[in-house]
Amino acid sequence: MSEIQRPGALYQQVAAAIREAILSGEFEPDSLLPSEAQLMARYGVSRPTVRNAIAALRAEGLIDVRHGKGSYVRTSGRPALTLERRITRTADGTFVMPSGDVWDEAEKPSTYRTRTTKDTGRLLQLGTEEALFGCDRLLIDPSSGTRAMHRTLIPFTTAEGIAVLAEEPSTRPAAIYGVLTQYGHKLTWSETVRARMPLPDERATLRLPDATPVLHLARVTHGTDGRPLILEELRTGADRAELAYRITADKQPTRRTRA
Amino acid sequence: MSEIQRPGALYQQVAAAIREAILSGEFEPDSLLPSEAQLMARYGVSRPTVRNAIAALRAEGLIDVRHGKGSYVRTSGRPALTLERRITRTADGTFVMPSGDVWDEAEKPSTYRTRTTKDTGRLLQLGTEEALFGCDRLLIDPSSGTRAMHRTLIPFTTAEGIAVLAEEPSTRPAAIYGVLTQYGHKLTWSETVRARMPLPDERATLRLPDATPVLHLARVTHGTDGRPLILEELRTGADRAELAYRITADKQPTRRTRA
DNA sequence: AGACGTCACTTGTCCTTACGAGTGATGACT
DNA sequence: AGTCATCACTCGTAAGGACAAGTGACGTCT
Repeated sequence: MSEIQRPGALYQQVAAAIREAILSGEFEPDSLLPSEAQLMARYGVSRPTVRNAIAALRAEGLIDVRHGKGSYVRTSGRPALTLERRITRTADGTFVMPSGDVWDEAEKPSTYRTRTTKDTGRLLQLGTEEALFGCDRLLIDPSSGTRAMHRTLIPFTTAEGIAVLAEEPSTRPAAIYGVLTQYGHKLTWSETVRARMPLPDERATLRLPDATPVLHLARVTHGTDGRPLILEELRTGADRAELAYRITADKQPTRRTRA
Repeated sequence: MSEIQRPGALYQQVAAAIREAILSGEFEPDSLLPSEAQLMARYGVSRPTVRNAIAALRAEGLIDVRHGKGSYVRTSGRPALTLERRITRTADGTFVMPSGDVWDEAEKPSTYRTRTTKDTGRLLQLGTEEALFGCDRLLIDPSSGTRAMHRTLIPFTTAEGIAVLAEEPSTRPAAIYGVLTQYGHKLTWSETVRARMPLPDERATLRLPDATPVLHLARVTHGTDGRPLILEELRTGADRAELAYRITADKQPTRRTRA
C-alpha cells in the first residue's frame, strides 16, 4: 500500500513511518498498533522486516509489546515520583534529606562486609580494598509503587568509635545522619547522578519495562572537615522517577571546577 | 559444543553465556568477541538465534558491533565529563552557573518563536500556548568531545521591558543571568533531572552509541519573588557525562515535598 | 447459570536461504 | 615502489516457513 522510500533499510522506513504516526498523534498513547500481519500487508514487507521495525521502536522506548495482545503506544507522561534533593531543617535542629524517608522497605535489609572498589574508593577518598560495612535495601514508594535499590557503605574508619554504626549497619540513613551530628559532625552532602541501561537482575528487581534506563545516584556524606564519612547509592527506573534540585547561591570563593 | 540448558529461550541462554563471560572478565573490555559464525558453531544454533542474543547484549549496552569487523566488549569507564552544579560568586558579585561556560558552540545558535507545551508550561508556571522566544544550541566540550543540545526558552512576559532579551534571544545564559541581576532580580535556580532513551535525531546529533540513555536537565531560573523567569534544557549522552551536585544545608522552614 | 474446552488471533522462537555492504590483507599490475 | 583489483571475512538486510505460547471470546456441556 503506502510504499515508502526515503532513508536506508526497509525496516527503518517502516519504523520511521510508524514513529511518525505515533509522534504526530495518529496513534494515540495507550492505543493498540496494527498487528504484525496488518503491518506486513500495509507496507508489503515480510514478517522479519516488520518485527525488526518494531524492535527498533521498542529500543527507543516508544512502544510496549505484550505477548498475545499486540503493541501499545507508550504513554510518556512525566514520572510519578519526584525525588526532592533539598535539605530541610527540622524543629530539633537536625538536618534531613527528604527522600530518605519517603520509601517503604520491601524486604529486610541485608548487611554484609565488603571492600572498596575503584569506584567506591574514589568517592570515599580511600584506596581500593579498604574494609566497609554494607547494607542493601529494596525500597518501594507506597503511593506510586516505584521500586528502588539502596545501598549504604560505611568505611571502618568512619564506624570507629561510633558503636551503633559497627553493631547496627542496617540503621537507616536518616538515623545515621542524626548519630553523626550528635558526634559533633556538621554534615554536607554531594551527589553524583548517572544513567545507564540496567543489567538483567536490576531489570527484574526494579520491574523495568523495555528500553528504560536506571538513574544511579551516589551520595557522599561529608563531615565537618569535608572528609567523606559514608556513601549511599540509589538505583531506580528513570521512567518512574525524576530528580529535582533546588540550587541557592552560597558565598564560597570562586572555584571553577571541571573534573 | 558447550550446550546450555537453564532458562527460557535458546537465544537467551546464548546471551546469558556470553554475558557471563564478559562480566567474569573472560572476554576483556575492548576485545573482539567470536564472530557470528563461530558462535553458531560453538553453541550449535542458527544465525538468527546468535543475532538475537547479540541484539539483547547490545540493548544492555554490554557490547558494540561494527559492520565488517565484529562485536567488541564495551568499556564501562566512568564518564569523561562531570557537570558541576554548584553556584559560585564572581568578584563583581554576580552569580555564575559553572557548566554554562564550559562548552563550545558547534554551530551558530538558531532562534525562533514558539509556544509553551504542557511540559514547558508547567515548569514556567504558565498555561499552554503562551508565547516564548526560543534558542537552540549544539554544544561541544572541547576536552572530551562530548556533545550536548541546549535550549533556552524565554517567555514574552519575562522579556517585556528588557530590550536585549527580545532583540537578542541568542544571548548566552550566563549573560542573561547578568542582565536579570542588573534589572534587580536575585536569582535562584531549580533543576529537574530525567533520563530516557534518545530519539533517532538525538542519537545522530549527539553521536550516541547503542543503548545509551540521554540525561535531560531542565533548569528554571527564578527571580526575587520565586517566579520562573526562563527555562533551559540540556540534553547529553549519559555515557559521557555525569552530574555532580553539592548540597549545603540552608535555613528555609521545613517543607516536606513529594510531588 | 456456571464451568470449561475450543478456536481464532496475537506475539515469541527458530530454522533455512540468499544477497548486500563494510573491512582489511593479499597480490597483480603499472 | 606504488596503485588498485580481488578475495575472504565480517555484519546487515530480507524473505520464506514452521511451530510454540499467551489472550480472550465464543460456544458447549454440565
